[in-house]
Amino acid sequence: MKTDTAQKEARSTKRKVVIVAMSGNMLLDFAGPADVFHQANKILAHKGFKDGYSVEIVSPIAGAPIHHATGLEIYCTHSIKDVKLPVDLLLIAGNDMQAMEAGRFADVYNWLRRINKQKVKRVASVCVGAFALARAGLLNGKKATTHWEYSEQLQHSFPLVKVDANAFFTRDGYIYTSGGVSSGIDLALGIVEEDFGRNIALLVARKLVFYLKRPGYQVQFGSLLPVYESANLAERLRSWLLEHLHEPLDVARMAAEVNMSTRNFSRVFIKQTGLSPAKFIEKLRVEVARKYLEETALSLEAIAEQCGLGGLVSMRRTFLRHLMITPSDYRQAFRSSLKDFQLDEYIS
DNA sequence: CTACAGGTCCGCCATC
DNA sequence: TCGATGGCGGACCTGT
Repeated sequence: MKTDTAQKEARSTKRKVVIVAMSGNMLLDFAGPADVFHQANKILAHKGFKDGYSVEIVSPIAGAPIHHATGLEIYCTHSIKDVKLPVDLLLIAGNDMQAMEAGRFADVYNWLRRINKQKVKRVASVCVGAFALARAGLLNGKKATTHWEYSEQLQHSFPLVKVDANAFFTRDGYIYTSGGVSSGIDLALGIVEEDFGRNIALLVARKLVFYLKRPGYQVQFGSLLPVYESANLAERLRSWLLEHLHEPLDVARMAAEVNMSTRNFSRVFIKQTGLSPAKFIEKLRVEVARKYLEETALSLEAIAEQCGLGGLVSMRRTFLRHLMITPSDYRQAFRSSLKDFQLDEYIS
């Protein structure tokens, strides 16, 4: 009796993740995020966390298998009808746009439409799953990401308000949408980061071997984000900032760019983003430098120069302050995880 | 580690 | 009267 209660309590601390696997064209669509949460559980347990995720993959139709072109048939033990609320994260993994356009998932749309929104903390989609959310009316007024070409015809049947095709994933309020299949992993890592912090998310990313977590919402505005929902000034300045990142960017210059006084620019900017202009620029510089470190072989000095992070010493200090890791260690981490991948997955 | 210079942030008050 | 905006000055922060 006692142990039962204890077990129940242990269970109740888990964050319930329900993944709707709408089709099996790409297993990664639902398997990717599921693996992220499972790996997160292992790491969290190892680190002494008592909570984590309970993950349930459900099918749209009870008893119907999900087919994969390689001949794999996947049977989910539960379907959407069995989902018990509340749910911490409801993730719609869709990848068969033809079937969606042919109206094959009406049951899912209806179910989504009727679901008690008060009892779902976060709703997410991978790939064209965003269109399921749109069809169910969950994206009204929201910004969304999907890699699918958003034709006029689609706009009629799947009313998304604003598609951001440049981001791996986008968050707008409690709605999270991601681009192509692998972005589902980015999204899941973003959720883990949101729940348990960046370090845990990075550990999960490394556990998934070579996959180093990419900055989420907006490719280069990276993790500047809870922030991002109403950041109009930051939006307006986005491309200008990225073009001039290697130059001195003081408040007066940014204010002049949008024809505002420095005082007012600063005040409005903080109100919209939660960050002062200087702090925002610094974070942006770090995000862009991270990308260079991950994706190029440029010298640290050249990266520091390009990103306006002063010199090597200055960049090192800034990295330590933001990421608690030096630029060279950061690059090393990326390289060594590639090495681990080859050793673990191929040689053994 | 310290001193210094320059930049940033923010409260306060005036103006629109 | 109220909210948005702008100027000023001082405390604080950061890089050299």
